[in-house]
Amino acid sequence: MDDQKDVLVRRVRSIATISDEEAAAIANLPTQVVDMAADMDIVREHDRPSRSCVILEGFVYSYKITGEGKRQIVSIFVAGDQPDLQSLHLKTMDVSLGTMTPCKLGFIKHEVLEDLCDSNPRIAKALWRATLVDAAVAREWVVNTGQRSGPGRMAHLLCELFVRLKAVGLVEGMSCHVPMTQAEFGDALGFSTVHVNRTLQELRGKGLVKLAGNRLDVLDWRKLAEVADFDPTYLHLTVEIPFL
Amino acid sequence: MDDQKDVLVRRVRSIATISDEEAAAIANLPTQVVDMAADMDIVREHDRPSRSCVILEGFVYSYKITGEGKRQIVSIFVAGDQPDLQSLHLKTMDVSLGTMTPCKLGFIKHEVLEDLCDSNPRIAKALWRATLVDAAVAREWVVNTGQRSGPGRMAHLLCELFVRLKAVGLVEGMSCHVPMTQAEFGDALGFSTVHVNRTLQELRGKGLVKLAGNRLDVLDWRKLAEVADFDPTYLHLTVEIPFL
DNA sequence: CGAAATCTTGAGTATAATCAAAAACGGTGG
DNA sequence: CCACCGTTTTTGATTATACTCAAGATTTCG
Repeated sequence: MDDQKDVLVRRVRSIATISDEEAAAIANLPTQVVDMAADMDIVREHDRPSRSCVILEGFVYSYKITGEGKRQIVSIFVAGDQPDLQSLHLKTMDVSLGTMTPCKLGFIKHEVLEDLCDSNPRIAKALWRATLVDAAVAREWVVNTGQRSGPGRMAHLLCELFVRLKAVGLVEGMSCHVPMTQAEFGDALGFSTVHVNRTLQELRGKGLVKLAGNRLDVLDWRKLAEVADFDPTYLHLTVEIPFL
Repeated sequence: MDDQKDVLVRRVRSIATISDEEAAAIANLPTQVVDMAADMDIVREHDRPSRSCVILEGFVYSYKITGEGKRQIVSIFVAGDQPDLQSLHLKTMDVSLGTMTPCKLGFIKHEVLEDLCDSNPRIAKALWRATLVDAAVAREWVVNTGQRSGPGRMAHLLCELFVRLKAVGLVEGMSCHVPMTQAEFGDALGFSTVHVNRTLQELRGKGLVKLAGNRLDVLDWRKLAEVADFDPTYLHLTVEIPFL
């Protein structure tokens, strides 16, 4: 059980400074651990959930379907993230949440989280901070989608994923597991699948990354970050990332 | 003084339920009221402000400049909004904040806000909630920029502004003051100025809106909302909007 | 009234979408 | 281990959307 929650504590610690006791309080919350298959909805837009989840293993994304049936992936969540923590205070979901891969999720009741926040203002702040970081990421996605060129957009998303995975210990060397199809990249970036493919070829051709078989290898971080116009400030990390 | 803060209380009440005492506590916070000219920066990316502001009058936007010198407007803020409330817990600004019009701003020290939150968990929740609504808006902007067609994107932004202004009492009839140039609309939507112009002509041509001289008239809300694919859930309003 | 800003128009170009089909890959069962 | 199926990736050709550049009209404000 503690092993599983490690990743939550690691994530909270990557964006906030908390004591060992506070970490323990978080790790010891009563949690229902659930395994889910890939491509399942965890919650849907307009639902009113009474609990939030922590990702213990796997990849999750939030998305919306527009009136014309197009899907926009709004955020990508990795181990340690709490993709619907917002529902603690915004009772109605404004996005849907789906699993990208098979996942192990820990569900925590809102009442439990509320009690924890009331009794420990420092933890409340850390959780608030976590939702603020999610907001900052969403803002950066607006910039990405609105202003950056094709290759820049793609590169920026790769940089972000790479740094966030590094922050929770999911990068080995300069390589990590990224289980996204090109169609999913497209829905995250506002690209067609075809355009994702061609953009990736461009990044590959320049020797910046290798992306195949769900594995991302960063071959030239410096140049990739330059193409991406990547400034990690918006991730508000409190841990050092060596290559940054 | 109380008159000026009314708008903050009205805004908090538009997205959260608070008692009269709590409203009074918010309205009575020590605040430094400052008048600013249009087109000035309030804070800049990478700054570490020690206070947050409330907009008492005027329009404010947050923005980032990319490496290629393009500006993306990330959010638009109106009277009652607290555009940099996030800086209470995310010490380094990840966006810049500028005035779109001459503004009257109320600055509140972070220590004051922190004390208020510590002593009154319900107010803390209301403020947390306010930042969560900002996040929800940013997510919707990702959807807008990523998936919607030109006219849809434009229409969606107009719908959002109209509803948010209505929620704080700044709509008379079906008309409101929207002091944005077409260039600013472009930077908010990821459009060129020329494209904003042509898209607006299309919406005008269909008899949906009139937008001239900083005044927005909604001529056919139903059709506008349909073109926009507008679902106000993401604004998480706790007040009724008549035409919705 | 005049200067500056903003809006509008036109023409040409670039980026990215769409459509369609072929190649490669991954997992499964025989 | 290999043949097969569905998924994913890749390619090509065409089309559409939106950008750029440039100039003219209009509005705003001092």
